[in-house]
Amino acid sequence: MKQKPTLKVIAKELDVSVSTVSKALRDSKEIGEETKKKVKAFAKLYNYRPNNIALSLKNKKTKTLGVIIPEIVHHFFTTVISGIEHYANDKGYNVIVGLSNESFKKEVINLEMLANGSIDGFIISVAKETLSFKDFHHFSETIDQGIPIVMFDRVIDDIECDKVIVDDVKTSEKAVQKLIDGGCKNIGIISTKDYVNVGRLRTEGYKNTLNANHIKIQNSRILKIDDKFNSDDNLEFLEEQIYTYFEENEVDGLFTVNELYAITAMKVARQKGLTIPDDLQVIGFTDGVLSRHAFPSLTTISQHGFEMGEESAKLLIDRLENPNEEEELFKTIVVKTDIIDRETTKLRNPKK
Amino acid sequence: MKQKPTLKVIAKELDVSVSTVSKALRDSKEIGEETKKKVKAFAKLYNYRPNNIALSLKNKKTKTLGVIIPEIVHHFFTTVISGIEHYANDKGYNVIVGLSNESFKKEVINLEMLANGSIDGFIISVAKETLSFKDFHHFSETIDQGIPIVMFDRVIDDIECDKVIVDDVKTSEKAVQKLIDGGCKNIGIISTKDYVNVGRLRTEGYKNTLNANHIKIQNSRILKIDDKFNSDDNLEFLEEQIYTYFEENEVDGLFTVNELYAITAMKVARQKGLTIPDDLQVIGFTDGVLSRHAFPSLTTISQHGFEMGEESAKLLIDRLENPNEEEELFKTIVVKTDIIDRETTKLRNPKK
DNA sequence: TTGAAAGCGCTAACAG
DNA sequence: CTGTTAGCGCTTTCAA
Repeated sequence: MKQKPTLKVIAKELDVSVSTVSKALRDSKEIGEETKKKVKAFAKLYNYRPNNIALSLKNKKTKTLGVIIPEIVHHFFTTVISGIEHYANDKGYNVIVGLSNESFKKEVINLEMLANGSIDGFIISVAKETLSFKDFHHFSETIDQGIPIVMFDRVIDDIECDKVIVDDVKTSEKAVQKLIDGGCKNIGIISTKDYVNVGRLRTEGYKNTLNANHIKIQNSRILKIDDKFNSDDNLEFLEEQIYTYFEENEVDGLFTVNELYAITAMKVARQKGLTIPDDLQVIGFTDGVLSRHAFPSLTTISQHGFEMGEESAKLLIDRLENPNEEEELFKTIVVKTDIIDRETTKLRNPKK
Repeated sequence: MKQKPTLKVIAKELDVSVSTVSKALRDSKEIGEETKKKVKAFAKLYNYRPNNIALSLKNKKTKTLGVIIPEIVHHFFTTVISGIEHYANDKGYNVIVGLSNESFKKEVINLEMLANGSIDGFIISVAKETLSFKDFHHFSETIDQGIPIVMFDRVIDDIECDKVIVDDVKTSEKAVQKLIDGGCKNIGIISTKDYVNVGRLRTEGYKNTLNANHIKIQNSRILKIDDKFNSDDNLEFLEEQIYTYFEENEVDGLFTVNELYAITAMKVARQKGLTIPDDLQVIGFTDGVLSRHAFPSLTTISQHGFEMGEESAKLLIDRLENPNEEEELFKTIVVKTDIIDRETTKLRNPKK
């Protein structure tokens, strides 16, 4: 077992001082060519690499970002992580991932664990439980300690920090309008409880569009799914709620707040004998693997998670590397969305 | 902005020495009750938390694990990460994630970036490119430096380290046998090129079972998908290869090495007018979201990724915390698999 | 051109 | 019971 060499051993080996070695390796002009060459050769031979931890301690920065997300077995979040990694690695940063599992407590623990010097800044999408508790002290305290936070997707209006979002309202308006234009008369929405900001905003877009088209809003057509926190058997629970919804509503167009709700609704609808898209057209927010491979394939809204990740990392790293500049001027970046047209909105016999 | 307090400032504030503070906080019996109380109160008030980096430097361990995987937008890998996080957090470890994107070079860079003190050990699933190059020097060098590695799923026989795998051969045998028992006469397999060990082993299982059942192996029925590395438009390329396969083969049972191949094959088969499962039964290795929500839902083999993650983390942490014990006795843990019965193997009119 | 010394934040052996 | 000192690996004045 070959121990990693340190400056100290190189110095001793070459019979020079530690600081000489350090300077030689950083090509300081204080050091003579001869010595430089000698030191560098030796370092290469023994494959010297400076110890990151020592550097971190010295420089008071770790060159690593902490990413805290609710879940990782989730297409959207993984694309975001990819984007973060991509940008961060490019800039020489590492990323530590922490999972909150939608739990407030785990979110706090993760934050505290990493805020003790392990990372330079956070990229966070807030846990549902935190949103419902409305307890955000851990975020403000972290920021207060001088550790910057970037929030994406599930953000908190009251916390002053950089944010990366999509225009949930406008995007939903586009989607619902598309259903109307496709000939749907009775359009429903499957959303989340209102404390999840994206759910609330998407529902708002839905209502706006109905209003704009002079269609009366029927509250029974707005289903707000009640998620259990930290529970794995949400799926059946979800199906039940949607089943009941279809019992009580006759819709020919459905907008959902994520692809899972859409896919599940399609399954339930099929059980009830509806044909998609002829009897029921569907659009889901958030493009993932499910949508592309579903049958029929699902029309969705792409949030461009990879880009959101890149933008988040960029915001954070910019702030870390230019601490004085633009202080207190927090940015909110709105990433554009696209409707990805697939089969669930492709009528074989267009009504118009 | 409240700066994080250090031992030093607490010491100065309370007019005692740094080591007194340090000891008081760790409840050393060397320190008088009075002082302890005073120090602790002060520390709580100012929300003192020891600096992780300083501790890491001192202790020569970081309490963080480096996980390097080919891809993160991938159900199996994310379940594994969940499992790793779960076990690691429980033991007070953090997790840094690095992505190789199936690229040899990125894998090496990631390894080197983290091996300079940032992490205590690695959990790795090897990139396809690395497997095809057969260049494993980065792994052996890392191990040589005293940094333990645990490999999972895509492991390398020649590297001596702890491993977590499933019994690919036996499991595939079970799956193919199930197809035979279900009445399939012409069974094909869609696998990967042989340098991907799991692909090779699963193909081996396929062949074994045909042999055991005295069915002649037809090479044309063995499709070995040619993945492009680092390419996002693999999907079309995949469809093409499968399309050609179906042109040249008439199969009524199909075993695939992952769920994407299965789903894609189902799509192509449908285009060719085949009904599933009546004309074609399908089983895919690796259970993910796609399988559950596909139509018809796909019978798969669950590798229990979460468990694999937990086991990997356990192996690694055990080795880190008991460095002398059981030295050089590397373990290979075989995680059990299950066939998850769904619709693609459920004949409406069983042939037998 | 090189080296000694201090310091990043913390712990621990040793002295007082 | 408390403080001094040294050291983890590195950089960076400042002095030689």
